[in-house]
Amino acid sequence: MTKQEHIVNTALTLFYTKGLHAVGINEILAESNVAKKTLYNHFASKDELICACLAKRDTQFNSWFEEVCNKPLAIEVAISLFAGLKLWFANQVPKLGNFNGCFFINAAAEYPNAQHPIAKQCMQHKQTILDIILTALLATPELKNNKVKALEIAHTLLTIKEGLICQARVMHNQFLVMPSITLLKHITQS
Amino acid sequence: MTKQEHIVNTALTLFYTKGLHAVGINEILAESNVAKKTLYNHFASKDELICACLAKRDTQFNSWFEEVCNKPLAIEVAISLFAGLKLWFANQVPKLGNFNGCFFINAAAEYPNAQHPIAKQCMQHKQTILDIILTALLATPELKNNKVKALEIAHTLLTIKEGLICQARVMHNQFLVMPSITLLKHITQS
DNA sequence: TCAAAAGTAGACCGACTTGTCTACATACAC
DNA sequence: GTGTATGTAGACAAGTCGGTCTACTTTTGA
Repeated sequence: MTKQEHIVNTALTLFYTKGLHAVGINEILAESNVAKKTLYNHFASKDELICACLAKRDTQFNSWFEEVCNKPLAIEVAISLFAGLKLWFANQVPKLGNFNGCFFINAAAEYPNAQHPIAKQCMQHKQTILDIILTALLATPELKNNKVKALEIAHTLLTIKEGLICQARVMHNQFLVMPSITLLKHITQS
Repeated sequence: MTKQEHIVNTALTLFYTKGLHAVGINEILAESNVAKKTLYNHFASKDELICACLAKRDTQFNSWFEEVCNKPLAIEVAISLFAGLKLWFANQVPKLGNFNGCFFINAAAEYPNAQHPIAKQCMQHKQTILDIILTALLATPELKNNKVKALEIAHTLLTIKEGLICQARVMHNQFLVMPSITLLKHITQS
């Protein structure tokens, strides 16, 4: 693992756990046992390091999410999606780390300006997540010829996913009610 | 308006617009034209001021939300809820200010520790919101004798509400797709 | 009328912030 | 072997942070 990767890994864990503004450069240096000069050799600023962390998380999360969504039938995509989320909330997906909400929603909350590179990267991530769901749905026999319907279903699933993540985060996993199979069947039926 | 109310109003606007860590005491003082001593006469610390802002937002938001949910039929509760959200997102609800996501979700993102007073207040708000939806549903003739079903519907509506708010916030109101009437009918039917 | 309460202005404190820079050590390619 | 790149350690700059405090002014109520 290169120094650069090591720094990003450490920073990502700290940022995701404690928040962007709450973690200072010095804390990242102490945790990663790296000299300040080294960090600033690889990243021009804290913002740039944050962007690298967002990019890393994007790759990490999407890879897991694609696996979860890769099911042959639309209803199975939906069921697998929420089963996957439930595992994530319960810290049973090692590659995603300890659940602390959506890193991108959290980051966007700290950077409200839509023009900021961090905010843009958060938008991009959400767009990608929608695409992953949509692609999975379009690969099913029942939806491959109905792009409009598939997009509508993808949006609904995405909205529920985001809602559950927020609730799990704010309520610290208490009182979380997952959508019923009945509801998912209705959503995914053509 | 007392000095205390004036400080809370100014601070709430700044905190909601820019984030909790991003706004310093000095910015609040400059914006409100109040002396530092006066602020610290009314609030022991920044955290205490933040808590006062959360409390104010809670009152403000709940009053609007109760109005929105106060409909005679379950399907109307659902339709009114999402129509209300759409207005909020479009900055057409003056008493809620310019839309910048859910203040409590944003705040919780900056204070990950569940034991922190700020995090607790965010949890409490979400609990209250669920109660408001549930109460509205239980007041309808079709659900007043079915608490279990009403609670399930309330949870589903709440999840979708949270999801939409997050999407609207992160995507800055682009590509937002509201749930269809068909879906809402299915969710609210007994 | 006059004292107490509540306000203003802003200097000041110590700790912390991001980021730069110097001085030195290590590792590796030619 | 030697030069270049990359690393370490950490002092330092310049500014911000939350919070305290003094000195003075205004408001208010008995």
